Amino acid sequence: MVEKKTKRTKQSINREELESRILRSAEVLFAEKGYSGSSMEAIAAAASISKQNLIYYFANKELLYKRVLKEMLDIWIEKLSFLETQGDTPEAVIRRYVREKMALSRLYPNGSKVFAHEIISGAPVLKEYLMSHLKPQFDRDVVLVKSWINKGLVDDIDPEHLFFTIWAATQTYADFSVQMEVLLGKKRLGDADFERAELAVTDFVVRALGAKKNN
Amino acid sequence: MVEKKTKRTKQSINREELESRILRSAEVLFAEKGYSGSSMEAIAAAASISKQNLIYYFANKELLYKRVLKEMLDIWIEKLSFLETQGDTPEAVIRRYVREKMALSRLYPNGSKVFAHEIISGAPVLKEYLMSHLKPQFDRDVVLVKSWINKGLVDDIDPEHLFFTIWAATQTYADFSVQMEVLLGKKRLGDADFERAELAVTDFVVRALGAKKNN
DNA sequence: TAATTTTTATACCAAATGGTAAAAAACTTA
DNA sequence: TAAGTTTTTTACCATTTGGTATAAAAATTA
Repeated sequence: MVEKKTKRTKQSINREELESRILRSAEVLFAEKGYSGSSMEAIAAAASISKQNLIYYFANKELLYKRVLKEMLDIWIEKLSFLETQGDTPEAVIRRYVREKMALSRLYPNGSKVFAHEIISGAPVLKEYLMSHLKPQFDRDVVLVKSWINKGLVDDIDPEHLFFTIWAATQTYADFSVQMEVLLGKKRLGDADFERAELAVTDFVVRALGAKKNN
Repeated sequence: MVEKKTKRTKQSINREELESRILRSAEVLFAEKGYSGSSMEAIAAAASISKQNLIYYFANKELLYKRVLKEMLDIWIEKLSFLETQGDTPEAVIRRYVREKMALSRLYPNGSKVFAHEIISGAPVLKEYLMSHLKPQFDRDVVLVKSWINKGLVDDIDPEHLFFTIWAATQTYADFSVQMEVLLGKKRLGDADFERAELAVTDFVVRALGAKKNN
């Protein structure tokens, strides 16, 4: 029981492959039906395996749910901690921030929806994680915006609520996509819609900031 | 079987009272646990009646769910069809619109959450309603904003995405309140928070519009 | 007061669900 | 190829859940 190094055998490759297939299937179902509305059997069927085999990979539903959430959050934490990019103008930083956040809505609509369901439900699973991981980053980012204000680089806006607005305005393109499809009279939001959305939201935010063009 | 007019007897009064107590209880549970996560027994318990008695008032769960949704939407449709208030400056109209929408988040957080769950889940119940009721109003409001743009009253922004942003930025104070509580380090969002939020969001939008002060 | 209607409680049930137990099958490695 | 390990399948089960059937109790009306 020493050299148990995880060799990339045929099995372990399949395992990884199957695991992520399960996670993606679960993500879709949790997004559409919520936690309670997604049965293990349905998730298994979506991944084309038996329920018992699913349980072999993920011992119980809660574990599976937490994995789906954690996967999504890890991506977010990674992608959204770049407000610290020093040296750029506030406008450049904000534009990049909005672009990144919008890309997450486009690339991970299901993960975004699972996250939304979770938060709306009171974040029973994620509350701790938000406190320990998101809040520190949030506080830092707020300080940065405040420093912009103090230096006169942007107008005297409300930093906390600026972030709430940015998050909401970008997140909505994942969560409420169905509503938009109905209102825009489209079957699906396409790349063009997301580009227009990104442009619109970015401009709103930049204009709201009153960011000075000359750094 | 003729004079079956609904007299306001002691019973019918109780009936109304109990019905709305049930609806409020259901709303809370649907908001927190989603449709599948809310059992009829739990809803009954929350309303302090027996499950069988609940079923006497609402024959099945889907009906109850639809009633909760419809209640919320009727309020929205009513409150959010005032972009037509002619004669006011765009800024005044927008400020009032944002204020009203924000008030809905403050006054009906649970209904808002149930609505959000429903939309995120693909609006299986509400899709038709959105098409028949929300889209016409949306189209009218977009036309109004476009007329503002043509008259040079506001900058050349993207009307559709303007509304998406306003809705998202206001709705988020109901749906994602838990996240904000964590980030702001508060147990509960209070009136003061909502006032600050309303101010911030209104200003963002007005500044984004570039609304001319002089009509 | 008697008849009728409305409300509440008791008993019950079929289907679905999360999960266990155990063994067969497939794969890896010595 | 044989032993050991990992993966998959089959069988099963206790609990929960939405809902039915039925009748007792309470209120209203004739």
